[in-house]
Amino acid sequence: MRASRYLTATVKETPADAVITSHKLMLRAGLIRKLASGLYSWLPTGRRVLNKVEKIIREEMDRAGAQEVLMPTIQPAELWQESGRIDKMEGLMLTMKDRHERDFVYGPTHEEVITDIARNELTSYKQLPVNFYQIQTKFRDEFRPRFGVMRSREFIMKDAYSFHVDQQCLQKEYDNMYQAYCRIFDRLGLNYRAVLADTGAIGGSDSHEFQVLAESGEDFIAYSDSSSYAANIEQAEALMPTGERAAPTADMALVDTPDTKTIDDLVERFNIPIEKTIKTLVVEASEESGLELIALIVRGDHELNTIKAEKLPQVKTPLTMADPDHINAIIGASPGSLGPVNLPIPFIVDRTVTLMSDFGGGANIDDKHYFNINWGRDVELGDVADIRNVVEGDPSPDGQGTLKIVKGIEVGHIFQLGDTYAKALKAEVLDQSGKAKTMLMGCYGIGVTRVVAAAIEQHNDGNGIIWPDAIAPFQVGIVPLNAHKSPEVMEVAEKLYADLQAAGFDVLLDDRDKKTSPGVKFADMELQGIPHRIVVSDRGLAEGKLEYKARRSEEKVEIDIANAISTIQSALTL
RNA sequence: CGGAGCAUAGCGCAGUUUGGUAGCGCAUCUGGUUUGGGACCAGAGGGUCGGGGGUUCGAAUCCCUCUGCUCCGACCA
Repeated sequence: MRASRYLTATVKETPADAVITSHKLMLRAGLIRKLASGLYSWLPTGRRVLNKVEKIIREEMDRAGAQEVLMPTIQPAELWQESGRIDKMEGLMLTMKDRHERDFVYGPTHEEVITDIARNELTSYKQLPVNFYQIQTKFRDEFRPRFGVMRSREFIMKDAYSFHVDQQCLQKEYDNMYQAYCRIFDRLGLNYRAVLADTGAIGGSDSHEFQVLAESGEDFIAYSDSSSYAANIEQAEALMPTGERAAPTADMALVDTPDTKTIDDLVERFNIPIEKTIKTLVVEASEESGLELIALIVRGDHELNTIKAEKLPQVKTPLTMADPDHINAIIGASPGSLGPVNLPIPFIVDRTVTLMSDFGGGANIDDKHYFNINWGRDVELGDVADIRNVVEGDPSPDGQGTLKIVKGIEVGHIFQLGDTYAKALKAEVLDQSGKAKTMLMGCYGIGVTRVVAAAIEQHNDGNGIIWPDAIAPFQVGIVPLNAHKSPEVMEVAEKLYADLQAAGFDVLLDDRDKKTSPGVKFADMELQGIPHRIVVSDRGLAEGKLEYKARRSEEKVEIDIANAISTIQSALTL
């Protein structure tokens, strides 16, 4: 590509609404432009990167035996009623009517459609297993789109769905996809971890997320310092603490605590160690529990894990914090003064809390707390459950080592769906004995557009993006200096351009006119992250030399003109 | 959806408090000088001041209303 005929949409100033590095750089390097909240156009440079990411994904999916299909982005709402998922995904889905007033949705995912295909096309166990995938635009009406294409409303996803007669077969394909995903993310040059995950709205049992490690990530990953255990914090189990509860050392005391609404206040004003305090959170109870409200108790320095809490039968899904007025009406005290002693509603305590002694908590009387509360003596322990987020230093759930916590960007997610969708949509095949059998499904997603942002988060410096070779919009950039004065410079640059292309490389030749100073050309090459750069100059040609520089290195290397192609060949890691 | 804020040229902003004929930097175009790190000089083009309504002799500025966007909290690739 010649820069003179290419949209180099680079900008010096960062648009005001970008907050994370990848978003800023994608705008500055001219990859994307915003059309509306959560909607982005991909300019030529961005599209090139996207194409490379898609190519790698296609190659690895094909290699793993999956078959590419393409389903419509618009789906009849009927299908979603049939699967029963319309309520679960409501709000996240963009809905519309056609001229006949029929309801449609813009697909946020495609389990329903693929299952419809499967139930029509698959009739025999002999056709299984199969795995269908597509790379396609999805729309999810996110509550809060942010960080550019990292969390956009419209995005490109590779979604795959596999079908099986039995669990063993599903497990085998799940493992196969796990390996394929590792190959994909390895080739994309990402530093990632596969972690145990919650299945969320997609449903199913086993699930792994592929998380790119980055400070700007929105997920927290807990991993063991001495084993391969790694899980999303939503999922990581906080083990029952070992050891005995210490005996009480003091009588329970009712203390006046005016203006003390938070744990921090309590710790600061009364000089109590935070590990000797508890937080009592009141949430709405599930219908089947027959209760209105239920309290959840965690240690003062711990955080409630909403995913774990939602799984308790007594808790309403989705988890809803109780309204303060409602709390007051039933308990007679406000949030900030709640605790287990004399609590008129049932409560569930976190595992860690069971071992606490002589701790402080609300008295269920406004502006009063009890200090030196002890289980058994002052109040009976309620139900016990794991309802908190793990923290750094917790023992690893696999029994080996302790947990550390890092942030991650979820770029892939694989699920074993089981028969959830196949059952709802009656997707059956005949088994060996001629009996109808509901198929088992797996599903496997990769956020293609998000991968681009995640790659930039991991590969950048003060001058811009540093693309891994495999997904760079151009692998090599040629910068001719003072070409308008020296016909020889342009001649050599043109020949190099032709030769490199003939050798199979993506090359950007910066042949922009003399108004484009060397500084501008260098800055644009670096901002756009072109991984390999060759400078053609009078100065070098006088010695029969070119200059080579890798984007990720400081070092400039003089090379013989004849060695240019071999230099690039040996520098590229694909 | 709750809370906060913003909306003025392609981009980044000033001007709004105290109403008086819309400005700066970057970018763009023309001519010239320059050329190994985002050049310089001279000139030029480009704005329904987010939309609608109101107050006023006069509104970017004051009032009402609508829309869009961003940031902070409950969802996911």
